[in-house]
Amino acid sequence: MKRIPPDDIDMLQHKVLSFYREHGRVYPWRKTTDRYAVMVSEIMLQQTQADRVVGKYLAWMERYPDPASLAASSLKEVLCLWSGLGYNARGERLQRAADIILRDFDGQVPGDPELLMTLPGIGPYTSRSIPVFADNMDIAAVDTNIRRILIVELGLDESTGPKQLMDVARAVLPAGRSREWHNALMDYGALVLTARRTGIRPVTRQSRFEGSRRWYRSRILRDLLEHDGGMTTEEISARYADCPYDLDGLLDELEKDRLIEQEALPDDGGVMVRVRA
DNA sequence: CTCCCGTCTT
DNA sequence: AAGACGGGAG
Repeated sequence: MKRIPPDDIDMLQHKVLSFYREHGRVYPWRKTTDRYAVMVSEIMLQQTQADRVVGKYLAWMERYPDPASLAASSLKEVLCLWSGLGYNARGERLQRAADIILRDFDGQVPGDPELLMTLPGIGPYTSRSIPVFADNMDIAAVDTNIRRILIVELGLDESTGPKQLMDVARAVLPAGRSREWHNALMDYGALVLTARRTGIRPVTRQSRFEGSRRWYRSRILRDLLEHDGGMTTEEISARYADCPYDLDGLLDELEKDRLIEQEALPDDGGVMVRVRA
């Protein structure tokens, strides 16, 4: 791995932490050390601008203050509260995670990244960011912001892989200040070294939304959330006659994502589609 | 148009 | 390794 000169580390730490003291953003999830609350915020923040999460997060924590209340809820209500955040499967996975936490972890969100990784919706980044922000654990978590900062400030190649980035991130982490450091990096990346300003492209990108598959998916799901009894595939087909994609295949995908269920009606009455019970 | 405190599936 | 996945702000 590439060696980082100690002076460069000092410089970076000072620059980022100074900026944070001066211009750091204030968010509700930064005021708590409750692991469940941090988990909720981290899942919501995946691929989602922080400012757009605030209201949803507050409403969510009001309705689901702990894993037990979340696990006991209907999926429909979960998705209604999630609506507007995007990537609806995240909401379903979060509820499924709450279920597992209740069953296997005595209702307490685990603090070990290895255990967190086993929960649905929690991957390499989030499994580390939760202990970082909730427990101030001295480990590195690399998201798109932090990746960009390391590349720009330390002169790394843009093709640097996730493993090497982790090594570098660990090398520049100020011991004992993990939470502050990661918050500072987030803000420095979001407010100073933006993607636009640096020209560093994120690892993952997405295609145009309007008229896309996921655009129709989201509209269908929203319709189903409004129709308590569900809708038949007939009704859906009629409503989305303009959809260029195969609606049945689209519904199958929604079902695979555990968001909806399809039931064949008796006497060849078609297929009823509804939000999964 | 790009991108956002990524994860899951194939 | 590549593609799918929401929705809105900049």
